[in-house]
Amino acid sequence: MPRDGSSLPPAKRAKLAPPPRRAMLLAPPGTKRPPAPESQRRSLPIFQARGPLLSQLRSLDSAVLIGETGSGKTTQIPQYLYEAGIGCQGIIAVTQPRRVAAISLATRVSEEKKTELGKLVGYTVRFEDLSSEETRIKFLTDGMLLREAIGDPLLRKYSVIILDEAHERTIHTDVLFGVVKAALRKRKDLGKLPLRVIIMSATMDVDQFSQYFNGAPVLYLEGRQHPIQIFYTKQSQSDYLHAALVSVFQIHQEAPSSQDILVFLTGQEEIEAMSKTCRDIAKHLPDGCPHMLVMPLYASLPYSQQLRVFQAAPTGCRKVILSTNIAETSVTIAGIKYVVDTGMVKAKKYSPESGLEVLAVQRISKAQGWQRTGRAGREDSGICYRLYTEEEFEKFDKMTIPEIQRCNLASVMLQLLALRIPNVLTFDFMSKPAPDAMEAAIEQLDLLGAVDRKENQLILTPLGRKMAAFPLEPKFSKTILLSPKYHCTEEILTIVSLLSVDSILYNPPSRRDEVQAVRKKFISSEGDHLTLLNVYRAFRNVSGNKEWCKENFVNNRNMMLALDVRAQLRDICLKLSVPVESARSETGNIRRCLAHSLFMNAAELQPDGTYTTVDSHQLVAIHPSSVLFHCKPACVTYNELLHTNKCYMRDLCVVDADWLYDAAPDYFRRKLRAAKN
DNA sequence: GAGCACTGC
Repeated sequence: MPRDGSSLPPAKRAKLAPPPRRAMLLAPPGTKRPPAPESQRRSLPIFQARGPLLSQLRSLDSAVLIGETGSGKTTQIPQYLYEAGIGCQGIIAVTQPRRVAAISLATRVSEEKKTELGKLVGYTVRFEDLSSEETRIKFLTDGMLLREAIGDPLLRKYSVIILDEAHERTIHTDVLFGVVKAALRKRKDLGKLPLRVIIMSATMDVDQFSQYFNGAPVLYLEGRQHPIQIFYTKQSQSDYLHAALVSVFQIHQEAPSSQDILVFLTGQEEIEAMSKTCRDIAKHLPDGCPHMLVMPLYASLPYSQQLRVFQAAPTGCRKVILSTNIAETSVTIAGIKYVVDTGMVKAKKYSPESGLEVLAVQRISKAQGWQRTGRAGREDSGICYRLYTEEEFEKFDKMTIPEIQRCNLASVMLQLLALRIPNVLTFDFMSKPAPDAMEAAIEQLDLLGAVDRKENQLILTPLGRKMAAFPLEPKFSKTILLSPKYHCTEEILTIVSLLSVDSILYNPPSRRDEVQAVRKKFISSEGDHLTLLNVYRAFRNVSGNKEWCKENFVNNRNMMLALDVRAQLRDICLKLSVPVESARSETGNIRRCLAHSLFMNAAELQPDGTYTTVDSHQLVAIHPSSVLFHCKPACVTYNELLHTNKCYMRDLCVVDADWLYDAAPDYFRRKLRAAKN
């Protein structure tokens, strides 16, 4: 990917910028939300609609509510319902795709109600439950409500369920659509406390929601909106990075320095390279040009550096924020006047032929384009440069493909089975996943011993039911549940926790030699799983702190998260009466146990020194980040395959071929037969 | 001898 750009003087580059073409868009207003007393609540645009809205909602059991961010719908509707006594026999639930949103909304609404957070108004997210018997308005993550549904598919404690940010189509929200729809019908049939469902969305593409909920009426809310000018390029851009650079410096030379720029790029590496180029160019700008403060923004950036984007730049200095799609939804930055949209995003793609997931740079959808554009007009009118032509934009997909159609469904299928859905393959999804993908997931659950077929019906085995209790991929729940047999539950809990957060190993490329020297003491010849275990044990032995993490190139943030996860998994073990023992130095037992969950991810060394997978005889290689990179064990298991230049195995464990066979004799007998034919 | 976007239970 070409990313030069420092060689030409910016003045010349600016002339390359495409002549703009105009279009108009109405955008949502700002995010500044000071604690609002009653008068401020009344000044929200939604207040005008309160009466008609309530009289409609009173008579409906489901409704779709469309309103831009900033219309106040998420904070006000639950209060209106509560104040009007709608749904007063139960709890009003409001789901959010993100934890921070659930927490901050609950905080805000409890302030508006002048009550202590966790009383009348509360929230429930993973690791944190600030709700009580008194709670009547509860904000939760969509994943959390789904988890509650496993315990009670009718969601009986809720009288109203509001699924907010429905347009984002997270996998959890998509499953909830079906769960909530079924609960609504069943509660009606059984004559129980009626359930009301409200779908809230920002897009205008509402037919799908309305149709799915049996023609639920659609209510529209106005927002406070600022106009945004949109400029498309005149010609198609083959090099979006170059085009972005040109646009940034053109804006920089023309616009007042108080107006900040937000650029959407695809990933960490690209953003870091572009940051450097921008800083280099900015050093050599002519006199009289404002200063430029270039700030990268992506999720793996340490929080302290992420926070910098919220600080105002000094007078005479412009902020240029180079961001991934984290700034589309998760992070909202005040004061952005210009958005530069490359039209590209890095996202997971599922290729049905190979059945594999690939992370690739690709075109955004129209909906994503509008979302990015909207980031320019949150407080005042704004300007958006789209680095593609209007004709190209017209060819973008209308919506981003819902997550549920793009990923492995093993966890989803296990959850649906735990919800006692009669036939999971015909579950009433709003957007059905490919039948192949669903069957592959069932096949995986079958291999793990989680499902059984009874009179042509799929049901969970007792093992499968226990597996569903863990917030994990099924293969990892299985290892935990099997670990008592090998007396290594403590160790398996640690390994699974470390694997279910982003890497705890910090590898700054510029300090590679130092990293290698320090890491030596943790390395296990048995593979990456046991190496991770060694790091964790060392951390615990010295009652690890931030300092220790820094010295040992361990990511403190991720380590802390892993500790939370571990505590949660341990709790679940205790509730399920799983005995928690330590294998101490018996690492062979740990690897045997891991083999029971990773047997379908096994590879064998070939006579020519390459590896092929046992499952599909695909050529694979050991990823250079593995501690086994320079080794050639005869047989390994791996956590995942990573498709880049080659097909790499990541997170490897040395195993005996016999152990694999013991873990799934039927599976390997089938493989053997297939090989013979 | 390579390189992981973003969430969430």
